[in-house]
Amino acid sequence: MSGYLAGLNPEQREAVEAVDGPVLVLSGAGTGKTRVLTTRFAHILLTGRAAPGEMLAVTFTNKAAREMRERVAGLLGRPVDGLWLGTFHALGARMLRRHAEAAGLRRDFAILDTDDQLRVLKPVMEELRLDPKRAPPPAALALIQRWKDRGVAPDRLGAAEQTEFASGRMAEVYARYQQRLAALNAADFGDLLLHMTDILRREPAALAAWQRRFRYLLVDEYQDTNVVQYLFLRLLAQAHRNICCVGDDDQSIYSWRGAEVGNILRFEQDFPGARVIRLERNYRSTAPILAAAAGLIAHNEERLGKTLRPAGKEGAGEQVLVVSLWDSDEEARMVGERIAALRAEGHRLAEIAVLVRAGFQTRAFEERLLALAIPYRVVGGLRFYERAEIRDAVAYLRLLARPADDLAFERIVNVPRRGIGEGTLATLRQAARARGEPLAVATAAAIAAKQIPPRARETLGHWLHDLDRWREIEAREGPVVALSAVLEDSGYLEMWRRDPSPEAPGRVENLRELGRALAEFETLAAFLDHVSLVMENEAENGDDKLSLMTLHAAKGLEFDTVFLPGWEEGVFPNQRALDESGTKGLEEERRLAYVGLTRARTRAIVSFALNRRIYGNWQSNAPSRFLDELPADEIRREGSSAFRRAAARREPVVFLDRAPLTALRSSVPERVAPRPRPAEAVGVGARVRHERYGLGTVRAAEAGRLEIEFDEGGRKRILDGFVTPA
DNA sequence: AGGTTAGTAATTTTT
DNA sequence: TTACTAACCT
Repeated sequence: MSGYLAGLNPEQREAVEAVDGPVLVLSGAGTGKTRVLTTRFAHILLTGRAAPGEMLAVTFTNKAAREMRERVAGLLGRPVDGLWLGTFHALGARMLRRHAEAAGLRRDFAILDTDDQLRVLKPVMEELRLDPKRAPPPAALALIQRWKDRGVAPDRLGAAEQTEFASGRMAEVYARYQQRLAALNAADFGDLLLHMTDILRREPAALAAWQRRFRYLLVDEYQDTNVVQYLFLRLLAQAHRNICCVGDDDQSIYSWRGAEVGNILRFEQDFPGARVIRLERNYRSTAPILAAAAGLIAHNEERLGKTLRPAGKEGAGEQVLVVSLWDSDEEARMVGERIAALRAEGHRLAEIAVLVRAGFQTRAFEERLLALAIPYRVVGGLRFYERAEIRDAVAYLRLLARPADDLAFERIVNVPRRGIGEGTLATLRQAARARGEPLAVATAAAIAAKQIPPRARETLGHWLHDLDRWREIEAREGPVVALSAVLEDSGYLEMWRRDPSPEAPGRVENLRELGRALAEFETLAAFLDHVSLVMENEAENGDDKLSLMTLHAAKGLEFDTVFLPGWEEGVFPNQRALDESGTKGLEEERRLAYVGLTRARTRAIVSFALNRRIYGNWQSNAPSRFLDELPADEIRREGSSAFRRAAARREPVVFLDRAPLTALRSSVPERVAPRPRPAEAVGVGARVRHERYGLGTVRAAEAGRLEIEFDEGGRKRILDGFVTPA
């Protein structure tokens, strides 16, 4: 048999060779999922079942797509051309460009990021006279995105979708937002698949053509698919049914982004006769870590069921360490010291990670690491293309490529400062709207007609002239030369060079990096798509640095040593997740804990602090219930001396014996009471208590936001997680 | 137009 | 605590 199948275990091999018909591969953490995926891909090509262009392979991240592409090329011994391999969004965009007219767009439609989306949505909501305080545009955008995730276009908004939010006018907001997007020849991320799925549903010819093309479908991280993605896949698969989905229901942690665990749970019903293959041999972690993770996740009800087993020698490895700390400062110190000790023993920092529930928790660790001179990197902050300077530069390029791109125009018309204020801009918008022309055209007209102040007339006149000149440069000498001309002549680069802030030099460097990235592309249009859909974070340099990141950001990664701090009720599981989503929320939090533990190869150090400083004030928390769910045999407990002293004053030393850690709950004065309260319980008229404002009556409630009239006077808008029933 | 200050709210974020 | 905004002054 072919060499590429040789190193696979029986289940992996089964997953590779089960080529025809629907297949669900349940692959636990560290069970060789990527290997199976890529080998299967290569297997289909090598056995001549399909040509490269006849397979559709979908991932969620560009990183995963790139890895798959490289490894398939490795297996085949040559780079493969013509693959339809990429993220849902990139593939959706690629397909949609061929059907743009059917979606009411032109082929060169722009793909919008969040900034642009808000730039479109805000005026829509203003026009409808919606109070941005009561109905914040970002919240409205989130609602629209959830609809899009579920495949609900404005014309499919049923009565069931009614929401109190924005005085019940969200349907109108959504419809107008979509109209504006069409008018701007733009699609947001959600549209890429929404439009494409709509087209596949509406146009049998298009559907048949795509079905004929894609003979085999391969889907990564299936547990994270949302409804549109599911519909998209099902439409494409329904003719030949050669669909293979790989995923792990225990690692579904993105429900708040529209992911439906239900998709993977329902697979066998959706695709009758499906084969389900479980990959349970774990090649990553030691036996105690796996046993701890397995014991924890076993507390979830909603799962297909699967138990990780160590692939190698049984029983080897250290227990998971659970450390009790008195407060969050002490926790940061403990983590810092242990990292320093590991480093002194010769462990590489790049093999150590600190994984937290929420971004704000990283700060305490950063301070300690700085003090200890331990190099670290916070993973998952702003992505490269989200940086202001990159967005600005890209907006210039967009305006060169598409003179009618009003969103780009608005972003940079006054960057660097050209003395164009809200007043002038309002005049221009109005002129553009009245004439039905793009802002750039309307601006030229407004200058000629002297509708704007002399000063603005002059600078804008020059600017428009410059834009034309840059376009000529682009046509003559290519995008790279044009970009440097733009950045120099517009004064944009000079603006950052003169900026005294410490991050300014980095921004200049980022712009240089943008130039290097641009050089890789033939056309500006190709580059612009790349920027919106594919552009990566700064190249991860090979420096030996500790990683600091959220649990979400850690999915898919692995480290020798993993620190898991902040296992406290309210923090992890996160209170808001519990309040908003009840048991489902708790189960997702538990999956997050499972993801965290399974990142560790040889060492996992879980910790909790009884007192934590959050937003400047101290709060006492009970140890996380997840601690009690770790099988006692697989963990070893330790307490700091400060903890021991403090705990001893209240109760016998709890942490040394096997009493549940949560026994501490009764021993700690709980300033913040646990809130096992379903969100619906707080309705209009309910009496509630707020930590700061005291008692009050709920006057309005929508989407988890309450408007409360407090007895002490004043109406305030409060998130429902911040009040308790009175 | 643009900078300054006071008030307010506070997960997770693959594209 | 910080970060963001909206109102307010120059």
